[in-house]
Amino acid sequence: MPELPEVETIRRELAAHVSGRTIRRAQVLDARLVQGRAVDEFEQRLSGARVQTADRRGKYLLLRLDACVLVLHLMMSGRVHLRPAADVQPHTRLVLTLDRDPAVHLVDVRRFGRAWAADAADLRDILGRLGPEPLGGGFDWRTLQASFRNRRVAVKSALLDQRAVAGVGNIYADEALFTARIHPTTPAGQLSQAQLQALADGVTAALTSGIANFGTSFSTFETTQGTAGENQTRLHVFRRTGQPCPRCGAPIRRMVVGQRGTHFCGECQREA
DNA sequence: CATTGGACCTGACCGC
DNA sequence: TGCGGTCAGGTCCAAT
Repeated sequence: MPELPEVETIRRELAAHVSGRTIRRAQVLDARLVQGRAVDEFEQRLSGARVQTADRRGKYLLLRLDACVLVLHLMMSGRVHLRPAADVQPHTRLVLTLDRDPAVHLVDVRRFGRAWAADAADLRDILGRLGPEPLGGGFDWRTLQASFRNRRVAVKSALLDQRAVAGVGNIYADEALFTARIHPTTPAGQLSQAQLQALADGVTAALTSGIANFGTSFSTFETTQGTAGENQTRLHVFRRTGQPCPRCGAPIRRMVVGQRGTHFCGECQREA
């Protein structure tokens, strides 16, 4: 599920509901979730801590506590739910019981999600290699140019590299390339300045739309309230194989790039 | 260094 | 109904 717009949607809901609350108890229900320290130490670090704010860096969710930062990465299937502490549903991996309901539940079917109770040094290790925040002002065609220089990989793969720009995943990479009219397998280092500018704009536009529509959900809910996002109705190409391109009407095609399903318009996005 | 392929997990869905 | 294969919004690591 979660790329930058989905994580940002969750962050906003968490900020509204848990800022200023105290974590009475942290229960890890799947030891594989916890990174960097023992499970009991992780739980102890969180228990009793007050939540200051909810932040985000790329696809990482950051709950800033008094003495450390709870870092969550939801990977493919992780979700954050706000519901009563006693209402623990299947596949729940972490429950943060606060000083009043609702509690924070991390639910993750595939168990790829990760969590850290991070100090400042841990935070540098975890976040240190991320590229610029795409909506944070430090991102433009020049940062893409610097990252893509001399790279022969498909631009789709280069966009998914979090060192280039933080937070873009499979949905928004396809959408950004469509908006920029760039074929997904174009070697990253071969893009013209005009193409890099269009791509930077496409990334920004796709992510901004995703946030405005509360994220993209397929078949299953993802906001903390259990409601679906709305962005899936606004997508131009992603998972629209065979349906008409909104720009020219040609059928959207699907191919595999870097082992990821990739959707594009063969007419609007010509091979170089 | 850059790039590729596999691994990590579970569940849904499709065709036979 | 059961079985096998494919697919899924991400990242890391080993091999080349």
